[in-house]
Amino acid sequence: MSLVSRIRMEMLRVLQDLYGQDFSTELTINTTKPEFEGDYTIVLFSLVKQLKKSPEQLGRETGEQLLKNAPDLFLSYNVIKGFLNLVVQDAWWLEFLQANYAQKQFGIQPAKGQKVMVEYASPNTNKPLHLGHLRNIFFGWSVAEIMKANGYEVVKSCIVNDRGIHICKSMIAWQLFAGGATPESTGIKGDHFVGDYYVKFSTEHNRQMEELMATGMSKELAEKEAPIMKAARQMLQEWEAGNPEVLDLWRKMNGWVYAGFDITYNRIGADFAKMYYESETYLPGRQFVEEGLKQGVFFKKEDGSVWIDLTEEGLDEKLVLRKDGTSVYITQDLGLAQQKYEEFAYDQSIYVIADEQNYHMKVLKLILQKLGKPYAKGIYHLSYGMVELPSGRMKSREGTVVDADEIVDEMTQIAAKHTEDSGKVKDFTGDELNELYEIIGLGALKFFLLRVDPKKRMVFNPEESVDFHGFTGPFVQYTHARIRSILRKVQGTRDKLQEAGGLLKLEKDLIVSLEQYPVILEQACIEHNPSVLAIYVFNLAKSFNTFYTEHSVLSAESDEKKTLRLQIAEMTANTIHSAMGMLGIKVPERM
RNA sequence: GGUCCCGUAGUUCAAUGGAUAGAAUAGAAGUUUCCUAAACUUUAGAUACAGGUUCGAUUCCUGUCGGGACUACCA
Repeated sequence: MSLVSRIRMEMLRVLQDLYGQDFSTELTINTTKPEFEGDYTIVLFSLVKQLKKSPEQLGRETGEQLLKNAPDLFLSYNVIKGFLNLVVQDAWWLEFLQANYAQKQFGIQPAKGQKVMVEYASPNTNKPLHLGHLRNIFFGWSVAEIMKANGYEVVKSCIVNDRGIHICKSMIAWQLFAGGATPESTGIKGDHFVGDYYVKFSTEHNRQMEELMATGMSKELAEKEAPIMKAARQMLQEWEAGNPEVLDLWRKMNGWVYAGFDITYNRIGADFAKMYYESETYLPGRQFVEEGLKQGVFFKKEDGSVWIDLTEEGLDEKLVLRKDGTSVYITQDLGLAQQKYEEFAYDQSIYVIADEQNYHMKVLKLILQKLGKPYAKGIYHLSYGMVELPSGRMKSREGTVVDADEIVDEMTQIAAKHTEDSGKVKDFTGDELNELYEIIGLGALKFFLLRVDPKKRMVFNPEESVDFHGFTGPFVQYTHARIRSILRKVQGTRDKLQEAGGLLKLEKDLIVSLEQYPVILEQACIEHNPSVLAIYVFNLAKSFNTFYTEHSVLSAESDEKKTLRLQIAEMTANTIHSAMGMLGIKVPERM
């Protein structure tokens, strides 16, 4: 049990003992602000009204009783205004440290018996991944790991948007302009290769539109009438009709893209237990239309299109089937939700999708509820804010999209430069150096994207790029490397601590932080929020650095102090390793 | 027009309705015979505006101003 839970329990017991009342819902317990004496603080204001006592009196009475009930835990208390500050016994902290400093699994929860599906990444196959995908991928992956650590069984999945007019655009452009070139023949990574033809399509399309508009045609019409656009639409029809040549080309080009994606996924550490392809899932959703019509959840308009009326829920009418009988995006998603459930019988199905689709996902869940699907309640849209540039949204048309592979390369190069400048790992082999650069560069990027509240939009400034100082991944990695360096120098054991004397402030600060890790990990899970962990691990590293400058570990004042500090150091390193692991960030032994 | 989200130091981000609004970075000034200076210490700097709710509001409510997303028979 965590210390806060213990304090809560003790306080509830005291309130029951003294006043015979139950306050389980309205007890606020915080860590004590550094300017006051104490480790944890109980906020008394909310109790004052019901108990009809002054905050001071209430504080004194409960404080006394807490000391009486749990003398092993509490050393002293003080009351300031409505705040009851509690000081925990040094002996309690030491016991905690003894029990956990070498525990690699500290904070990891046993299995809950609940299955969660986490869908993330979900790219299109017409262009390479960009910075927005990276936020999605790092975020989704991290949430999945955090849930695992909290005892959920997690299945990571991905829906690949591998069909549609946008795919046909790159196909047409390749036919027209490539002259048979391939990723192999050009040495270009497959996803970038295909993306280049998607761009070529746009360029040619624009050129043709301008020609047509010069003859007096309206923009809207020119857009549709441009020959290359007609060709793309024609190709989509042939694809749907199953034209073997078109399908061959489609498979070939998608294959190039997947090969490219795999390289990137592998490099950044993304993994999926289950891939879904829209080309395989876009049809089954239509069964829902029949079902919905029969149940009276959907209705048919005169032109044959099918709709659902969500005006009672404050939304609009939403189309679920076109008049020509083809399905739309939402219809496909209905089918996929069903398919996932049949396959994995999930308790929760989490969709990591940007907040521009809040409306869409609300509609999806509502429709499934109205259709009476048992799995509807488990559907959860894990919405996150888009990554923007200082100038606003990334726009492929203006060439301001930050490419994923490029930014990872850039980070790695900066890491290499810093490492060379520091001159600390001159004995590393070439392979070891490259691995280290990847660890640091990716660490910086992942930490940068994960340290902010995922729900909020974030700004990425490519000019300033990602810093390697301060509130960053490398800062935390560096702290870990320094600790490991100390631990390497110690032979023999750092086990039983007999008598450590009083804890110094900086020693205690660290133990207090370490004790909170399981609570933080649980909070990150409940909130689906990795930034909680990033902030925590940064503060932990900062505390250690302050401690490190002030007190020596290896040349401590006494053997007892040395043992104590080695234990603190080891547990700090373990916790950094674990927390950074949840963020998908490796921590080096040396840097 | 309708629905929803967001306005905090120069900049990028924190703050379950709680104590004197925290960090990082950029700025200023320092720290290296001693476990890795990618570090540490000191310093200056912010809640868009106006009301309301209450012991207490960055947080909740209303309005104003400013930014953004969605509201496609695109996916």
